[in-house]
Amino acid sequence: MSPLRADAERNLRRLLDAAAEVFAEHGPEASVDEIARRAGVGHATVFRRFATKDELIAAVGQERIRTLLALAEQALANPDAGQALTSFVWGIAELHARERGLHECISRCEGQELHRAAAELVRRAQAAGELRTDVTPEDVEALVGAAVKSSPPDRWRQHLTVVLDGLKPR
Amino acid sequence: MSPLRADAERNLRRLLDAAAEVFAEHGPEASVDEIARRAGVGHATVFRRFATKDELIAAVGQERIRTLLALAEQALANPDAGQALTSFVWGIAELHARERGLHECISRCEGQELHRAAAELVRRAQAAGELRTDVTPEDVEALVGAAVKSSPPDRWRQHLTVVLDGLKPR
DNA sequence: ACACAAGCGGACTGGGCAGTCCACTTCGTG
DNA sequence: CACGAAGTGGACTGCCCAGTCCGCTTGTGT
Repeated sequence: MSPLRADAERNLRRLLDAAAEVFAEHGPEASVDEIARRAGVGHATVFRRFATKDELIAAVGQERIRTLLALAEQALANPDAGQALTSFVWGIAELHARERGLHECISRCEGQELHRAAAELVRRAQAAGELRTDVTPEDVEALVGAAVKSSPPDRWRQHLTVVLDGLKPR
Repeated sequence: MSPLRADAERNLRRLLDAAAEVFAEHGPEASVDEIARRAGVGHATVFRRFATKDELIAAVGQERIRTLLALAEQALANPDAGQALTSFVWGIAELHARERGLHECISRCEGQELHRAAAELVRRAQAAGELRTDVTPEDVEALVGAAVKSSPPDRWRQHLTVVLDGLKPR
C-alpha cells in the first residue's frame, strides 16, 4: 500500500467529496454510478479504492464524524453543563438538517470517541440538574436525530425545541 | 367490475393480510414476491388486483387507517381534551411500535378524515391549556411518529414520554 | 353435466444495481 | 525520453425487482 500517485490522490479526493454531496442529498441509497458521474470518474475507480459500497459510505461517515467530534470537544470546554449540551445538540442538528442523507451514513459507523464525548456531556448536564435523569445518552441521540430527520426543513427547529423542553427535569 | 369470484375474493383477503404482515416487518421496501409467497399465490395475481405495487401499499395503508380513525373517534368522545389527545397518541404509538413498517405505508396516503380528527384533538387540547400553542397538528404527528419509529422497541415509551412532556405548555 | 368466462401462476422482459475484467493511458523515475 | 508500474473507464456479469404474457385450471350459471 505505497503512497498514491498524484492523479489517483486527486480522484480519491473528488470521489469522497462527490460521495458526501450525493449521500447528503439522497442518503446512502444513492447509486455508485451517480457518485462516480459527479466526481467525473468511471465507477470502476470507486471499487479500486473501496472494496464495497459500504466501505465508501463508512469512509464518508468517518470524515464527517471528525467535524462532529470537534463540536463535541468545543462543547466540553464550556463550564456551563446545560449550555454545553444544548449548544452541542443545536450544532449537530444544524449539520444534520443541512445534509440530511448523511445522518444515516454517520450512524452506521459511530466512532467510539464521539459516543464517549456525547455521553460525558449528557452526564454533566444531568449532574448539574439541567437534564432529566431518566434518559440515557442513547435516548438523547435518538430523540434529537428523530426530531431533525423526520421534520420538514422549516419546522425542525421547532421540533427540536419541543424535545429539548421535554428533556428538562420536571 | 363485476363482483369477484369466491376463490378470487379469498386470495385477495390473504394477499392483503400477507402484505400487511410483510410490510409491518420490512416496510414498504419488501418485494412483491415475498408477499405473494406468504399469501400462497403467484405474484402475477398481485398485479391482477393492483396495477402497481404502490396501489397495494395504498390499499394496505387505507385498511390500517380505518383502525386509527376508530381510535380518533373514540378519543374525540372523551370530554377531557388533554386526556383525549394523550390517549389517542399512546394508542397510535402502540400500533406503530407493534407494526413498525406500516407507518411508512400509512403516511403515504393519509386519509383526510384522520387528519381532521387529529387536528381537532390538538385544537381542543390547546384550547384547554393542556398543549403548547406554538405547535401545529402536523408538528405533533411528526414528533410522535419520529419518537416511536426511530427508537429501539424497549425505549420508545420513554421517548414518547419525553416528547409529550415537551408538548405541555410551559 | 357442460361451456365459458374469470382466475391463475410460471416463464419472460426490461431496467437498475453492485461488483469484476482487461486493453489502454498516464505518471514518475532512471 | 522511455519504460514499467500504477491507474483508468467502458464493457461485462449476475442478481433482484416490478410488471407482462399466455396456456392451463377452476368456479359458476344454465
